[in-house]
Amino acid sequence: MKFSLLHKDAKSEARAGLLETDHGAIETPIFMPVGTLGDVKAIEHRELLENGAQIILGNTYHLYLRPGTDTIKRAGGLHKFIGWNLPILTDSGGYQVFSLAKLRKLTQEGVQFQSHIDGSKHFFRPEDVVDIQKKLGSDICMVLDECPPYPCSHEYALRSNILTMEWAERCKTHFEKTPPLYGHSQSLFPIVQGSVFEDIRLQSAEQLVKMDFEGYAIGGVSVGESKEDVYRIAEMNCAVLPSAKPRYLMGVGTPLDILECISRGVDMFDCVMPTRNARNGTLFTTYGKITIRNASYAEDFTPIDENCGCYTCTNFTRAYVRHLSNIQEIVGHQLTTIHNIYFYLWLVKEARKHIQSNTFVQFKDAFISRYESHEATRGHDSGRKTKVRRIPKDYEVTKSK
RNA sequence: GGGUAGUUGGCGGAGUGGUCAAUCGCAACAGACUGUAAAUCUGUCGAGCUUAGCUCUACGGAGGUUCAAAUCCUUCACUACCCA
Repeated sequence: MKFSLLHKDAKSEARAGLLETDHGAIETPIFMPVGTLGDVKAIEHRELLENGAQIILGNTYHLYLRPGTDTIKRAGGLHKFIGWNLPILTDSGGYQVFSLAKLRKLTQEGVQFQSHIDGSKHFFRPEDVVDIQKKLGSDICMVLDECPPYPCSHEYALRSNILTMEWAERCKTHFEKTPPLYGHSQSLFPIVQGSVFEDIRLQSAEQLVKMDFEGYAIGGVSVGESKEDVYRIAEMNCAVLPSAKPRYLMGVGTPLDILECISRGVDMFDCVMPTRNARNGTLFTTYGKITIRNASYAEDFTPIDENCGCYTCTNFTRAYVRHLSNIQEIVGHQLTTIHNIYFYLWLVKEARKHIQSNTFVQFKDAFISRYESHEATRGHDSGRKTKVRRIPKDYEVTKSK
């Protein structure tokens, strides 16, 4: 893998780069559609290509369970198995440590998952996660990490980060002594953690930089903290990550989040939002998000976004898309997903263009202003609500008497 | 013509004397969704108001019994099936 920093924006930390892998180059900043199980839901590979996708995600935990690592290995790797010839990044299952918290047990050695499918138990050591990703043949592999919940105590975040650092080291050691299986090279990214705590975040990033990876991910965000926290974390972490290496902010986000974080120096994003929301009837437009199922679109014979060049907007009306969405027609999911994916990829492409011409900040401000004014008009909450959860017992500070 | 069963909120369909403005499903309406246990989930869903409460109108129509009726009685209308 080779990363070239092509241009740094004059008025922000935004960067335009080129990430070259054996499966092709990726123009950064980039949005990576999430294809957890080996497909981006409700959209075909050819449609992804038509809409400008350059890399997709897969998930180690999910693919390990189904169809199984060995099946994919016998198929000749994940690219061959799913028929996707462009780059693939696989997440490690670290997020599932968070999202399947009720079904897992953490130890220093690794994490035990109880399958959400059949309840069977599986143990992942950091080394196992590397082995699985070698068998998958991912262009970019992720280390196993613990994504701590929000909120969590400083003490918990600190302990958690120590574990994540240790696991990153183990992953790297194992990764380096395991040759790739399919003739193409693979890279490994570690994940910065530390919850919302600046000291831990910085320590985490610095420690990983010392280990020297080909790229770095910022994790543990978009788990319920405020968007201000997300931006702050992106900013403080990017400041200490090497500028010559790609930076990947995991799980982010809304169109605004992506622009804000690009301006803080992030190169890569992934999020289920465009695909999941499409299936659930929320569509992104240059003037805010719309809920296509709403009655107000029943006889709206205009495109979802008149500024959009996607297949859906070029050929169909809001009224028709609403109808398809309302009757839960498969092609409805397909059309909404095409639109949202196109929109996200269009957004990062525009961002890149403006970075290269040093007009990114103007572009961002104009985009946000238009996007937010509409949302305000519609009474939508454009901002992210802070979900305050009860801290689970094991995440609380243990008071020593 | 005779018999039997039925008629409940937009629809389907519970409910057989008070805890019923009425379970539930669908439809409808609105909201949520951020490294996907999600084509999912949540809320509203008779009307009005000074909206954690109150008032009014409601279970085919009319009348009756009762302190109290969607629930019991009479009658009318309609629907389905069976017999002639």
